Amino acid sequence: MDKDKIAGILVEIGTLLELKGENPFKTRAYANAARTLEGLNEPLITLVAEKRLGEVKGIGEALEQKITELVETGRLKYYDDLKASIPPGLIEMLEISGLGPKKIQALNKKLGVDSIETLESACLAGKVAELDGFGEKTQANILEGIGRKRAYASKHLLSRAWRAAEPLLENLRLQPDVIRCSTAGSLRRFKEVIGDIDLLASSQKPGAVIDYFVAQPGIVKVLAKGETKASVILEDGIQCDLRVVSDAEFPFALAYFTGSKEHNIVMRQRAIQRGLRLNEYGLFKSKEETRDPQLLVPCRTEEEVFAELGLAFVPPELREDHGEFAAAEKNTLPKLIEWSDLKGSLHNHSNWSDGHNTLEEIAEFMADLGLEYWAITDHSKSSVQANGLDVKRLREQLKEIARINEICANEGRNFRLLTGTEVDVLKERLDFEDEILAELDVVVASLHVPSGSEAENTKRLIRAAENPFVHILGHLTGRLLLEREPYPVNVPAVIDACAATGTRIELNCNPYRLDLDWRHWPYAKSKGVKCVINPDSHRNSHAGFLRLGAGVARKGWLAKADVINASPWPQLLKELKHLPV
DNA sequence: GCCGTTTTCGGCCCGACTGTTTTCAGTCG
Repeated sequence: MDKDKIAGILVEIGTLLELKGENPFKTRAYANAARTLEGLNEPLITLVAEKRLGEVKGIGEALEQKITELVETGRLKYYDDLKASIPPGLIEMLEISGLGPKKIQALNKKLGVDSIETLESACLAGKVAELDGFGEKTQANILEGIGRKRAYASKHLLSRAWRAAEPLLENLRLQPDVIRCSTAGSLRRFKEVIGDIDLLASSQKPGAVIDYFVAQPGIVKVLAKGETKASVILEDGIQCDLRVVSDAEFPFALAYFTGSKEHNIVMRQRAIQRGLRLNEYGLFKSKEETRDPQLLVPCRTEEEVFAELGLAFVPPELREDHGEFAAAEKNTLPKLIEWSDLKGSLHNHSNWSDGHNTLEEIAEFMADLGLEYWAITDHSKSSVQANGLDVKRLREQLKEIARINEICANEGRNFRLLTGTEVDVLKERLDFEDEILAELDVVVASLHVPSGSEAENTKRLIRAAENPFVHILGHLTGRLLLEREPYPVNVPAVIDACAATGTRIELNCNPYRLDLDWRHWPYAKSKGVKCVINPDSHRNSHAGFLRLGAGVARKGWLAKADVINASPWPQLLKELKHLPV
């Protein structure tokens, strides 16, 4: 069994134990171990074979034994028994806001509730309100929570969350009592999928800011509203939380609410090691809980908070406890790419295949954006559903692009369309012969019809990478966030192959893809594999995805030098032709 | 379940809000 599946089982064990009311530190140990597995730098199978798993921090005797059993037999008796002891419907009930392990247990024990459906019936019959510790309000909230869960997915695309958050943030800036404000949480960290929107503001009149916030347009329900905190549901079902603190507290609160949880735990531990105490209100010269301003280590910015803990500033995107502490201690964090560094895109479609805009419209729009190049990589002929081009149509398109480029040149614009294709990686070969690929500026090879087997998909992608005319592997895992799982592929093996051949890997920044996943980029970078941030544009407005892509590239620790479409045209041309840059 | 320069037990990050209670447990982030 591979490590991702094992990590998934460990997470599930943690959840099941939580439902059983186990010690929270024990349940967290399973979640921690799962994360540790995902971040391992050497194959799990090697660690197991050499009996070195126990040397990994966070994996002790019990977890080593359980993981070993999973690796060697593909099963775990402990897990099977645990799973059998808990009705599967209870796990789903955890997703209803307001319900945690304790309440679910009580509902299960006293009312025999074992699914969302039986829970709903019990609420409608008024039985839940009669239980100790429950009441009318709780019962009504549970019913509402069930309704919300049915109406909306609990997770949202990063792009949607930004779209919802930006107007709220803009309006907060206009409120006269607001001194500073920012996004926080997974949104600020650029997680590909987020649960809710976190906003933070500083003010001397928090109550006024909270009142202003809950009256914003687009809010359909106020879930909670206190002196310093409010939670609301926005029109498209996203929950949004605002916290208001004093301006002196703002940098501490911003660090705290940006997280991640794992990052914060390490931050607090570093504070404790220094005899300090860190919370959202400050860094205090105290070992006890306090908010005494006399004991505060004053910091005006997040930079200063990190400095007090012996760290260089860690950009929000890197705050996942994925190695940022070691690098920030040694001051070796990379200078991350900015979206304004991007000079163009190397994977896009036009109305010659399944895109919306004509070549002229694309050239005009992208040139006006100030970009230097935009590759037209329409689908190849096997993608019939996308009106893929055969060789004859592709050659016609090359002529048309040459004509448009001539016009651009005559107008003195520093812009050109690049010729190209998104060639299908078929079972035994690519969808075009090398002869035509050799004529194109940019060749993106993408797997659109994967097989079910990891070995087969991996082999096909490695063969594509080994083709000397393929510049880029497109959307490597084929995932569609919240819709479709990635197809099985051995990503490290494909990265190794690209390192050997000099093939670049795409960071497809369509909001549904963000593929290759940010978690793989540090490894790719360590192997010298270059990234291309491509919107896979199907209409001109998709150029805006580049901003999202740069954020995710930052999350993958990438610098400007790691991304080839941050190069100006003359340098990119050399790069594509494998000339010395 | 993990861990150890307070080392084999007793910690493990911390606070706001809600609802039900009348001082606090549960949930959430």
